[in-house]
Amino acid sequence: MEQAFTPLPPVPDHPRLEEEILQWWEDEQVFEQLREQNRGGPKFRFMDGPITANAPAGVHHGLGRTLKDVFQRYKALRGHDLRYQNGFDSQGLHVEVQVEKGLGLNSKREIEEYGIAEFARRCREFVAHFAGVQTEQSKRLGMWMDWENSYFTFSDTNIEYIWRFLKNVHDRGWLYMGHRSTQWCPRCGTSLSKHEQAGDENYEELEHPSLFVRFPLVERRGEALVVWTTTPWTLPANVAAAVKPDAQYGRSENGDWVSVDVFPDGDYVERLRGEDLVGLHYRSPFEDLPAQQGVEHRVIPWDDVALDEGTGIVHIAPGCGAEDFELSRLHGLAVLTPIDESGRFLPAYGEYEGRTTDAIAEPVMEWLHEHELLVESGTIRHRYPVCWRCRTPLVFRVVDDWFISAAEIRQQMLAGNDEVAWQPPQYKKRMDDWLRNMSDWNISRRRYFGLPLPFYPCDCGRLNVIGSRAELDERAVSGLEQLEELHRPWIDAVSIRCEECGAEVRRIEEVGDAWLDAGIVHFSTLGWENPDWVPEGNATGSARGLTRADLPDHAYWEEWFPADWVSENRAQIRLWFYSQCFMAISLVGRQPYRSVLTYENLLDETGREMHKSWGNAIELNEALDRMGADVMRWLYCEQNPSQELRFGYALADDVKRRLLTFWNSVSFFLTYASIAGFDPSTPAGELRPLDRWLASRTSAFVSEATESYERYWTPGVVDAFERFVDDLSNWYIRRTRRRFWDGDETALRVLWDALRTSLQVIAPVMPFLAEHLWRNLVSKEKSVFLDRWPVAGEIDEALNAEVAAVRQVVELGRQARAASGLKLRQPLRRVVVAGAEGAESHADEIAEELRVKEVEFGEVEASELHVKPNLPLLGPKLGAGLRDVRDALARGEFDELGGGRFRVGEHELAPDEVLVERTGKEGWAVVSADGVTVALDTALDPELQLEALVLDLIHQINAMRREQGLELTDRIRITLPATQSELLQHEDWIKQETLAVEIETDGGSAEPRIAKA
RNA sequence: GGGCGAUUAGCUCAGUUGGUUAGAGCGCCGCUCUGAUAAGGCGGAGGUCCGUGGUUCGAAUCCACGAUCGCCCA
Repeated sequence: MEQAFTPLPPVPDHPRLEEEILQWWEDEQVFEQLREQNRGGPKFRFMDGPITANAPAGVHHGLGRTLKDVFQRYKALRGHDLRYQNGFDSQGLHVEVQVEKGLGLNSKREIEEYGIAEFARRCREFVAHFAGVQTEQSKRLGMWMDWENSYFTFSDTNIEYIWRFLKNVHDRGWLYMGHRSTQWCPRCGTSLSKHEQAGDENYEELEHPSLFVRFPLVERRGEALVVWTTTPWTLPANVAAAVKPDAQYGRSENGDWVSVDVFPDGDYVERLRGEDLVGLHYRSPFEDLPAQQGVEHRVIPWDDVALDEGTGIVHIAPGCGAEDFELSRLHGLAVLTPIDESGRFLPAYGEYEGRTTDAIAEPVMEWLHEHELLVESGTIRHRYPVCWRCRTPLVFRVVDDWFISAAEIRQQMLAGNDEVAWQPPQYKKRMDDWLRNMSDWNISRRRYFGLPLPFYPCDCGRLNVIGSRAELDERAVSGLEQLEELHRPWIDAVSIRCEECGAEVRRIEEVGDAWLDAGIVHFSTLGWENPDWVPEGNATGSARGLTRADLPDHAYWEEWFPADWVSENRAQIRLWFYSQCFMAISLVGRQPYRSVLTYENLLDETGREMHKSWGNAIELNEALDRMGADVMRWLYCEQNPSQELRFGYALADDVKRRLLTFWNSVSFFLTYASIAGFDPSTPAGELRPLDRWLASRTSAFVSEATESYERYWTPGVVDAFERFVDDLSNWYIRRTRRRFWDGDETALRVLWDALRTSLQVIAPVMPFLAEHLWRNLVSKEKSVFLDRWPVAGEIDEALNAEVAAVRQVVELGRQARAASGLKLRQPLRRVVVAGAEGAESHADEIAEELRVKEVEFGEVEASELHVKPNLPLLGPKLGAGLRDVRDALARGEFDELGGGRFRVGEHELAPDEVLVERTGKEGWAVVSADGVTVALDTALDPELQLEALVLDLIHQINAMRREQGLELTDRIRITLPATQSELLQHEDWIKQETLAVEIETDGGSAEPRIAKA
């Protein structure tokens, strides 16, 4: 025997036992042992989507990290070989913005004054710090990863692989510089791509001015178009006014033109169609500004002019709006770009120069007012886009940006997605939608600490794209000597020779979209096309000293690509899922993953978003301390991932209560195994039906849980476990209690097997509690995670059905007792059961559960007979005739033919075609459901009444034992009042149930007394 | 405007291929067991399964239309 069993405390202290298990895992190198054990096993290829190392992980990260860990642990238990590489997203805007905040810097100018080199160093330190914090948090949550070998997206290796990708797309002609109207953050000084900016959370309800402005017409003196705008700062860049060609416009007596559809009640002296206004010229309010010189202002047609707001005439400033910019291409309009990177007006805008877009709203209005061009002004609240990182309201700017064309790859990406198994399945369509609608990928950002785009445009027209560090070294003219790593400012100092004309050229200043960094990791971490394995080959550049991750060779990539599984939040569809597919399909024409688990966001327990300012946010560390990792994991796993997940302490208490049932089951076992000196290595004796049932029920649980794990469906695992625990605790253990009191080795053995198996199956979800109980139950030395996944044994369906029938009979019997007011402590003479044939071999159990002397199976003779059609059988057989049969049966219009057969009209119904229930028997309590009838004989006689008194006494004495704090094994003496002497007819029974060695009567007291023997 | 999803008890949610009286947990009320006891069990109240039509012998489930909410896109 490996160990002695010792009882458990009444409730688990989750955080404490988790700390102990973490320590034990570390001391025993359990994770390392597991990896060693599975080395060479079938591979499970998981690719970790990098977590942004810019803050401590939150409880929402806990969800994703838990799901990743659950399935990695499951696959490892099944003997799979895994890589366990964690990833950190470590450069780009989301890092820069936090560092900028921390340094108290407020603009790009201030960053440049601070020094880009020093800024880059601070960014790297910042990432190193939070990568450390997140690592510790993840460990505490129970996540098993190869923490020493995490990948960092800011490594030179990662950057080089992206360079290679960029060169590849350039060679295919997909790379171009575009002039685009793009959403621009004036604070960050950079444009934002659509996939960064998409999402409701990136809009805020803001108040802006609302102006109605006159554009006086040139060809029609004294008349003017009236336009509406909420962005007065765009008026100095106005070049056109758009009307809807087929809409009606009307002129008021004062000469103002507006849409008749928008203002149907207007008093119009003249009406024209929009197309009749097209081509007219007007005087733009700010046409005297230097920037406006030579610009022709005219009316253009536009079908999309809105007629539900504004005036039906739209002011067009192609440099300040996406649609405006498109129209400028269509109609050859001038494009005026009034603001610089930080949103300040350029010199050609006269008095507005140097001022922000907000700051000129007031002067613009004043100017319009003075010149009688302002018809009306007010304010409007509307949803307006804000920067996803710093919440600054965005503006539109026309800028040069770098793009990768999506045209050629779209179909391939759609075809690739077609092969992927999405869980939940509907997200596959979401991905399809995104791919069908995606525009070209805007990859450039005007920032500092990010992927340096390796683009060296030459005046000769040639765009030089560098594809690797080696190529850079080869073509560099100068600056190599100070190139510490592939980041600004060092990379900016390197100039190369143009491959076309030989001129010295410099890199553009832009850095890359962070999703390039994350999308490339299927290549950069697995050594794609790398000839030789490079030890610590991913610990390069900024990542040096933070990881020891190797750069494997190409053979390794062949083995580990593509991923079998990836899992991230639903929002990643337009982000990481997108970028990794784009890059993998570009480079190798293959989908980078075979299956996906995606999940919704996390809310507080009342269904509100968590916000620090609302006071309902929960810190990950606080949750770990207060509820414990297993309880958190349970909360994450029990809920449907396609719905927003609720998280909070009240929900956690509920989980704790449910886990306690399982804890109590183990605790119960340990108590009696300890008393009995049970040795699990002794083979089980002859199994009773209930023992066989538990084995069969356990097998069913293994099979259900395995099926759910295989389809990445944690709610199914949790549900299967909770149903199993209910059966285990509330049927097997309760029904078998007496055998444990007697130290029955077979019962102990059977229960031990079931507990052991269920611990393994649930271990991926709650690793700490499972390990803790496993160490108490199975082995102090060998972890539950080092054991093999249990094979589901035979499932005895017939036996399971029998026990289900028994439980139904018992349930109905209890209802009958409740209905007749006969408590369970009152024994009864007889119960008659009809319609539950499967339960017949379990008559003893039914008798015990219902405390009746005799269980009889057969017809219940009752005054009322209810016959119902068995629909699944009769439906197809009778078709439309079913309705009549059903109604007739309900009215009692049928003849009983004997042998369970009935005649209804011309139909003769076989026994299996009907469900028969009986009620209302005199002197009996009868309850029916689902064709099963249980009739309880409610007649009492002196013998039964005496037995009830004995049971009351036993109950009373056992309560006294507890009150007096006696041990389970203590023997007692009982002194009964003389009035209860008749109970001594059952002296042996009482002794047995109360562990009494002696019972005496004495007239001196009114109540029984006990004393330790 | 297009797409995806949701709508079931006071709350949070299950509900397999259509089938008998639509379930669970929590909460509430009552009862009960007690050698798992800081637990456990049973019963009750509480449902126009979002609405309207349709298919069907039979619809929470399938179809159509509509409503509301969420998400994605335009």
